[in-house]
Amino acid sequence: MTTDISNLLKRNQLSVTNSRKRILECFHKSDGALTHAVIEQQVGEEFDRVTIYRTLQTFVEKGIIHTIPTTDNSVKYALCKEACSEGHHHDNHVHFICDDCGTTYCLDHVTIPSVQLPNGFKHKQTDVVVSGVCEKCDN
Amino acid sequence: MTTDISNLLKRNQLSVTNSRKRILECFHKSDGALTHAVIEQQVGEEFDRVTIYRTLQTFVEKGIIHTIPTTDNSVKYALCKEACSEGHHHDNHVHFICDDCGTTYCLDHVTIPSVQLPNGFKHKQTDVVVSGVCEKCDN
DNA sequence: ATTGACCTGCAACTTTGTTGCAAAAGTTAT
DNA sequence: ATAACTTTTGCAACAAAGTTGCAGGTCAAT
Repeated sequence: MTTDISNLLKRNQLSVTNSRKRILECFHKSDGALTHAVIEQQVGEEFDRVTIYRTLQTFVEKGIIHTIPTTDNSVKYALCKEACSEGHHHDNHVHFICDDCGTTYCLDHVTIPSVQLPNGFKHKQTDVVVSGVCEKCDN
Repeated sequence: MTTDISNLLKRNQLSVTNSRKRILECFHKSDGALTHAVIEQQVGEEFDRVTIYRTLQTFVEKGIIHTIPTTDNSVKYALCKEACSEGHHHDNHVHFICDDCGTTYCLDHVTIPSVQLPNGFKHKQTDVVVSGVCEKCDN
């Protein structure tokens, strides 16, 4: 478990530090995506606000986590799959945000549909964010 | 033209004020979506920062404009189509952001594809944001 | 024109994110 | 294990983004 996390860091040429291990743990424990604020709340006493910002930035650059576009424009982060390499994200999955509990899921097995663009527009990436009610809140 | 704008405001039970008219003009003049910062830049000397924030909020509530999710999580706003009523947005169109010039387009004629959600997940809304190169920047 | 409701600007504040630098930790080679 | 080197952290200070309360001004309806 702890070695998994250490290996992930080493694989990305990052030194293994307490804050990085701790923040990665948060992601592994959580079902879904996390905001800076939530992480700060969970590890807040241990580490400085600035450290969390910088750690998240580093993780995004290295392809360990990715950001998720949201309609309310808060910044959410989630773990990338193995395939993501430095500087090249290809998290081609649909994101789902529950209107009830606010959890953001990465739906890895739902494929991104292709959209037909007007003439002259060249496609590079498609982000799909679905909102609704998740399995846990559905009664 | 000016009467169009006034009517739009009246139809939404909003009093017709200079700042509201001016901000709506900005949207009509522009091809695409606008950020708070861009609007402030265009009308900045005339109106207070706070007024712009509150005007945009009001417009979103009334269904005159809508927010657009972006991968860099900056807040962008664009005009809604006639169909949007108070508190109920249904801007079911694809958004396109040009990586080159940064312009955000509402592609009204591109239909939102339907996605197959896992069991237990209930769909309410789908947001699709495509990035790439737009017709103007494509050489 | 007067009244009442609504809108605006100002000031102060909170929240969010960034930068520079010195101290502390991690890493590598001996 | 230790020394030397590199990287990361915490602090402080700052910058940017967004919010709130209130007094004064504007708008709409009579």
